[in-house]
Amino acid sequence: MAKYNNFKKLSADFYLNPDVVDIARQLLGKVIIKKDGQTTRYARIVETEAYAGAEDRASHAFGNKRTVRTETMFAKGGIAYVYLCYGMHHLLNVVTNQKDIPHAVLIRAIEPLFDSSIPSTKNKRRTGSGPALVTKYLGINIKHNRTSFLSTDLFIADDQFIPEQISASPRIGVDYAGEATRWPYRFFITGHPHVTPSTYNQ
DNA sequence: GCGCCGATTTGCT
DNA sequence: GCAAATCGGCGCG
Repeated sequence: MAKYNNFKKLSADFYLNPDVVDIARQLLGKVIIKKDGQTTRYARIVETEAYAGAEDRASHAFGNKRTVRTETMFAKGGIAYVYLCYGMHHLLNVVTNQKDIPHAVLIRAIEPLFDSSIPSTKNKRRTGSGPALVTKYLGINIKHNRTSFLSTDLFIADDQFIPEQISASPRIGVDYAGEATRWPYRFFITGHPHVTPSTYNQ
């Protein structure tokens, strides 16, 4: 078990980068920390997708569409966009860029690093391997929508981990999005066992 | 190991 | 009415 005392919390500036695709790449290898009472969970981000707002047909906010759900993405970068997918799964996104620019990065897969309540030997391969499993593992739900990543109970940190190799591919489940369907906005740590299944793994 | 299907909110993609 | 940034259970063989 590695030590986790070298975390450096990502600052507000990180989330204001106007290049959401760049942020999606940079988030690979970073660590999400979630505190919930006595429990603290640490998970390394191994797969992300960029959603590039108004010009991206795959984004909920395509054409600057504002609804009760999408309004979160129009806030200033540095908060969580959590929404209910298929009526039952919560998905976690990182909102980026300035206010009124609806950029976001979907966290698609994580590798659990340490959980004080679960022996590491019981961390199955599938744990955190899929966007709905990410929120399930971290205990994130609709109540965390708009939570700041500068808070103490939910934040992202750099522990100097550098992914050996990164791959890109089209995003998953956005076949309706026309030209944007093919954009290589999905990023993952090449060959990482917690990336979503191998049919998607290239 | 595969493919089909149901669950169930949100916004008409 | 229906499809969606999904997952897990079931039947098959």
